[in-house]
Amino acid sequence: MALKEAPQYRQLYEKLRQLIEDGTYKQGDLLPSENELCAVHHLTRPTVRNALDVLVNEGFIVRQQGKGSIVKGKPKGIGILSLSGTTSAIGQEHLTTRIIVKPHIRPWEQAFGYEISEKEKHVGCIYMERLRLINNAPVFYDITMIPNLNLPRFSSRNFENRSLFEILRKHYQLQVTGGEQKILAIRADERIQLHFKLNKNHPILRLDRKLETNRVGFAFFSQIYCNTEDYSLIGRF
Amino acid sequence: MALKEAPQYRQLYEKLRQLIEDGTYKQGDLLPSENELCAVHHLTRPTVRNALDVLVNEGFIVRQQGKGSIVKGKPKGIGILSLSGTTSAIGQEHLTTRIIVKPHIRPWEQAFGYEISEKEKHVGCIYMERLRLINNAPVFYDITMIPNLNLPRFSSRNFENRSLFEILRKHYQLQVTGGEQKILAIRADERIQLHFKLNKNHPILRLDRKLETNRVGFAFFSQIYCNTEDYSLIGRF
DNA sequence: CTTATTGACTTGTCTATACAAGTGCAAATA
DNA sequence: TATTTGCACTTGTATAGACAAGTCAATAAG
Repeated sequence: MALKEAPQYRQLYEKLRQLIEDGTYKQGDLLPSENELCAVHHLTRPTVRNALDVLVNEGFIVRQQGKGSIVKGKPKGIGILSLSGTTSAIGQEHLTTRIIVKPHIRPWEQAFGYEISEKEKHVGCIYMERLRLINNAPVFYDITMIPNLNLPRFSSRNFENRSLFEILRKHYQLQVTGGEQKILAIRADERIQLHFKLNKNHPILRLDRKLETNRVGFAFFSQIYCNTEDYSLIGRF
Repeated sequence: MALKEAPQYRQLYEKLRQLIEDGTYKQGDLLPSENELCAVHHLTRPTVRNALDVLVNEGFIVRQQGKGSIVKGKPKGIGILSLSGTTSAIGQEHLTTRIIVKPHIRPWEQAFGYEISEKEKHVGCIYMERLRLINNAPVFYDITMIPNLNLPRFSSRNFENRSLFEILRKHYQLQVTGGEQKILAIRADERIQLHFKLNKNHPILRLDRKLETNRVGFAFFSQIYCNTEDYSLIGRF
């Protein structure tokens, strides 16, 4: 399974995104104009625009006709709603992960309200539960269920410090391309109270997500409980 | 201020979206191929692809190389997270709106955590509160704050049955192009308890939104309280 | 009958080009 | 001096065409 080089617009997108996250381009700055980017990277404008389109969709920049591409400020909260996992969304430095239930294979019980195919049901799922802490305070509790399809040695990998998304990308060439989610406010049940050290009936935000990948028909599922008392979720639309 | 015709890719997008929402194209159906759409609408493929890109971004279709553009099923919950207002998100038939605080001009107090410019602060804001009911059950309570900039006769318009977004579009050529939102779970306070007829401390979902428009620098703000007991919010990313 | 191959059709990526339309500043004008 | 005009620069829209790569079914080969 050879690693194919990413398309050029994707490469440019990654570079620009990196420069924004670095702080090389700060809030309010203008990116180089499309024509400049063309010249520097030896691409044509449609290709450059394709890269910028992605940045717009993900909320990194806004474009203004006649002016340029303006870098938006980083949202202050947690960008978990947009894409990627929590690790890339809040910066790895403050985040620690505690495995509560180690990855293991079990039959499907449910997929948080999403439908799963017969084939998925047949092979079972890789199940894990993790607690995520920001500055040592528990903020997320997530349950992940991944169809056990062509993922050799998955259960034995180390998820402590590495992001699930990174492992999927590097070892299995799997990239999350999008997804769907339901969001509700619920009362903390006993298990959540315990993990979050909260009083009974504390309001908790729950996300039921289906995450789609670049492998056709391959999606996985997660349910995330969030304590939004100190950190609120942020998303763009 | 002449109304300019929408660009062609936008027109095609509207047509296709309409056909999907009509049910002409159902879940799992393939849209006509890009080349067919080119021929029928007398456009070139980049233009057609531009229209399809928007449909993909909004979650109406997925594209599969070698196969075609596949219509996705309508999410069952409430598509309030993506774009547009609640009216278009859940269908007007079941939704009724009750004005709690009629639109009036008042000074800014805050903008739900978002920053506002000096000019916006100077002109004041149009403020309103509305309760929204689905099948006669209160589900949303929203507070809207709009900068009082070039919106003649706005306060005297009728918001009972028409969507705010529709009024902004038709009378002021204002279109919401995107935005940012924070999401938290909170306890219902007294006012919300009253409107939603809930017990004390019932968990409630709150959205603090900044909505950006096609008029450069013009954004408005809303805070939405949701009872997610019977309806959960749905979003794509 | 089963398996491999071909080929038509699909979307994905990319080049090259053209003109429209908004922005902002400098130069010309009143 | 104050205002308008013009120009250079930006992004927005659109055309035309090329090749890569995935899908699927009909066809050929075993």
